[in-house]
Order: sequence, then C-alpha cells, then structure tokens
Amino acid sequence: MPYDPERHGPERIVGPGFHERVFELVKRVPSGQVTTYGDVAAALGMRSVARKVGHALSSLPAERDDVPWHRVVNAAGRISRPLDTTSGTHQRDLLAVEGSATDSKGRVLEFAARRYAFDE
DNA sequence: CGGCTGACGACCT
DNA sequence: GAGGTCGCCAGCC
Repeated sequence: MPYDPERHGPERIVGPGFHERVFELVKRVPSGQVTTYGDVAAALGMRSVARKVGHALSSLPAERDDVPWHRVVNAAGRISRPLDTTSGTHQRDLLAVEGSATDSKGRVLEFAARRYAFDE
C-alpha cells in the first residue's frame, strides 16, 4: 500500500516552494480570525503535513512581518507553544491586540466562530 | 544510515 | 477535560 488517499490526502505535493505556499495561505487569514495547522495542510491537499506547516512557520524569517503566523493555532484552538516562553506570550499578545483574546490555557475565545474557512 | 525530535492530529481511556 | 498512543515527514544528530 504505497499510497492511500484516505490516510494521506488526495495527493502528495510536498516539495520546493512548500514554505511559500504555506505563507501565502496564512496571509489570507484576516485579523480577528484564526486557522489551524491542519486546516492549512488540508487547504494544500495534504492532511498529513500539519506538522510541516508548523515547521514552516517556525522557520519564518523575522522580516516576513507580512505573514500573520500568530493566527495559526492547533486543532484544539490553542496556542501551540508554552505560555511561559517568549514566543508563546508574543503570540498571545498579538492575538489579543486584534481582538482574539485567549483564556488562561492559551485557547482562543470563541475559537469555532473565529476559525477561518479556506474556500477552495 | 538508524534514531530522535517536533509551532500536529485523530482516537481511545 | 486530561492523558497516552500511533501515524506523518523533513531535519538533525
């Protein structure tokens, strides 16, 4: 069983340019809304690479301030970084500024309602 | 080249 | 809701 779409998604398209495609998608998420690593992966047609989406964002250069990486949270609607780290508190603060407050555990309030839907 | 490690996620207790 | 398991896959040792 070399490839099973039920398990790996419609196609395997990981390759050069993967990071850029992740960035382009994340840039579509409007202020006040959030998305998840899994949703971004699914929008790329690869449900299995949610983890790589996180890796792509972790390697995002500080100069790329045009990419709202902080609007990407995990499937539970929570910030996927310890809240006792600078990156964790930074993400929390950026979200709060645009109206997406989080609870004590880092979960975005009204997560379901703020979840952005990638159409297409 | 084998083993470990994640900004993950679906499932099961 | 709070843990633990297992599958994924590029990057690093």
